[in-house]
Amino acid sequence: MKITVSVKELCPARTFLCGQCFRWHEDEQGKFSGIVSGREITVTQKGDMVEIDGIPENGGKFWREYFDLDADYSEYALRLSEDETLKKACQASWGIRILKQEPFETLISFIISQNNNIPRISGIISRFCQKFGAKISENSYAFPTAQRLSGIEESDLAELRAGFRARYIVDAVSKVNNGEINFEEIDALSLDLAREKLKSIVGVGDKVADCVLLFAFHKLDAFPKDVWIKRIMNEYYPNGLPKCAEGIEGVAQQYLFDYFRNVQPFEIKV
DNA sequence: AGCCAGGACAAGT
DNA sequence: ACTTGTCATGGC
Repeated sequence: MKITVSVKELCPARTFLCGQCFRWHEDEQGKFSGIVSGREITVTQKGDMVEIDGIPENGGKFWREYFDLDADYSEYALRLSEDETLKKACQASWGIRILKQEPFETLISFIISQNNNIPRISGIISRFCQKFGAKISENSYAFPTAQRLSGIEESDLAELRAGFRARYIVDAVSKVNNGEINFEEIDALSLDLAREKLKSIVGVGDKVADCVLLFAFHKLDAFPKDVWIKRIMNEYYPNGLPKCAEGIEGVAQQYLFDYFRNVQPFEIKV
């Protein structure tokens, strides 16, 4: 089954290449394919429309939620446009959507992301899935479940070349498996309590926790502060985000991140 | 060769 | 509460 939306609503490049996910890849024809919940999905731009394919029959609801298709981003943009810099970012970076990804995958992925660059993050995750994930098809593996990983040790992760992050992965897996980390419970917590809970995992600090809260639990008031956002904040918002961003700091963050990193990187004085 | 990459953490002020 | 060195790996 297919879902078709306008490219203004869902820009594949902006959505998949803005650093919120690491398992979507673009081929030579500009077709994106990703593996989500053990299923291969393709997203293809055709003119000014975008076609999402690979969705199971009657599975529309889950996928509309994954792609956040029922949210009105023009409403977000309108609110944020009260601020001049955010207005520029929104106008330039239309078509971004915040995906609602699986918590465990997001947690492990952003643990791997720390002090790392996007190509290498993708490589480590790819090797991780290949080694531990269920095989879906030729060269295609699901992200492994925590249960599947139970009992792994640091030495099992050596070939991933994840470096010092290997022991963080081991700790995250064990805390998920023994119930110290319970995703349903975290989902129900307030932003601050959920963040503290996630930070009980070794190697998870504010930034990684906020990424998980934004990209997996869709808590739009989470505001991950990476090196780029810190530069932007110092330059434009030394006293914090403007009031119009209240409650949707995470959306503002994505627009700013994409705008300053991919559209207008030179407006930042490093 | 040295610096940086969507950081975390401990140790030192 | 803020600053600094360290952590493992790879690309430039």
